[in-house]
Amino acid sequence: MSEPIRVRFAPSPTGYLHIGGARTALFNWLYARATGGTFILRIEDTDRDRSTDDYIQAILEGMEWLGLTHDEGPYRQTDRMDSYRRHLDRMLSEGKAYYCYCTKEELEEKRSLAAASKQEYGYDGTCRDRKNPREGITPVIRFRMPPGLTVFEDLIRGHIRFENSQFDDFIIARADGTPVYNFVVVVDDLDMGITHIIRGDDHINNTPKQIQLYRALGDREPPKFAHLPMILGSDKTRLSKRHGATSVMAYKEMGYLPEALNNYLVRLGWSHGDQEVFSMKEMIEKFSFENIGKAAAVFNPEKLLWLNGHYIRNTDPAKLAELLFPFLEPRGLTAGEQARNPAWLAKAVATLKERSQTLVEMADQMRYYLADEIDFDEKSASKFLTPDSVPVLSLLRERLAGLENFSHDGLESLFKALCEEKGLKLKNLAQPARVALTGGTASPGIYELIEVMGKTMTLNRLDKAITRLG
RNA sequence: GGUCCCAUCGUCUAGCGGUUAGGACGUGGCCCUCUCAAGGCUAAAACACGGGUUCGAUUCCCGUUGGGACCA
Repeated sequence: MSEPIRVRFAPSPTGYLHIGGARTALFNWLYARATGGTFILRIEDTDRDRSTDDYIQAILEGMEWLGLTHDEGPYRQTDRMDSYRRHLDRMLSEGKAYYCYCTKEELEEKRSLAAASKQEYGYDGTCRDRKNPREGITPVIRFRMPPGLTVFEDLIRGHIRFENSQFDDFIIARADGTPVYNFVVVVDDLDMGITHIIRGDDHINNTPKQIQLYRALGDREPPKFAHLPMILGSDKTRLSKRHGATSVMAYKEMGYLPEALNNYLVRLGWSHGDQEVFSMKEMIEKFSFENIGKAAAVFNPEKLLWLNGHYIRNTDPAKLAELLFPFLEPRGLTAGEQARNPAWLAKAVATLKERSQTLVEMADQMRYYLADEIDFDEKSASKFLTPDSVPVLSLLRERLAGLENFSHDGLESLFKALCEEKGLKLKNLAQPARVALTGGTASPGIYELIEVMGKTMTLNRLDKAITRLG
């Protein structure tokens, strides 16, 4: 076959790992895993003012949480200045780049002149063939843009062509010697042997410049490009904080599972027939560029929430219990013995996972299993904890006190028998009991609820409710 | 402003010349039911517009409109 595939994810550490970055990372990762290729992480930290080590840490953390493991790196651009310098020197000596001594003021003047006569402004090539330096000016380095057309075959969009004349001899290194983004990227991709560049389509317009640089620098063909559609907010503008949480780790904190986020993200732009749910393994197996759409996608939090609920329902209770624990702590629910008993916790989780869309929701519901005191929901209490419910609850309390086997089936027969005896409908017994036990009207089935709660707490709660009614 | 990209239900999408335009989220209704969920069934909901090409266009081509991105 052909050469081994090498892809990269190249975030700049000027912020947390966000939704858009995560999807780009995911697609790169999928392609690497699907082809047995190498997934490289590269930190684009040349913007020293805005880049921080904390953000690098945050990005690493986000990717780890999502399970997007890299095979090489993280490389840092700030460690690679020597290579940039070398390539710059070589281009200079080969005449592919040249020093430009035009001052900011001169350029500015030409620009405003052009603007005044409504002309397009592009660098006019004043220094293109300059032989001698100008005194007292530190030059920038410009790329000698060849004439003609730059054409490439995007793996997602097909043929894309640009007229080179629209790009002037753009600057590749500033007067202070620092290389410019488009140059650095190309050197990196070249040095790292990147074969496929999978990135957001906001980079399409950078591509022709990069291809030209690649040709000037490299002795091999430029990589293949695949430009992913953007992710937009609900108002169809670029996704930002205004649209809600955009940081990947914020989703972790809101009780989302990484599988759910990955699944949601992969379906933003990619599809496989009618299938909505994909395990990571399936994504890898089924991934291909042909099935990636071209149109930008709007981020839809509701669908992500649904998927998260789906994954919670389908995750093993013991595993969920483990994931849930950190959410219990800040709620002050981990003091008792039960919270620290994995078997019990798993049982409780099993009763809750059908009705929780996030771990946060689940943790909130755990309150009635774990808290010493429960608060009564005003409406629920006034509807079901009425004076006429006192005899019913008292009777229930009495019977439960005499029951030894607090199992689902045992409880069911007890409730059924009690209803029959008193001519009660089950709901007239279960609802008051539910409010007494949980404080509200929504909970797991009454038998599972009581089974998990256990005898002591159940009787306690009933007592309190009865006392409360006087 | 220039260049590039894009366009199927509100949203994510299937569709790759002939379909009652399919699925999913969300929304409404019904069923199940001790509550809430989950689940099942069901309803409403889309091919931006105008020209071509073709026996036939959602699908191919060209415009228009609209959106987005990059550069200035």
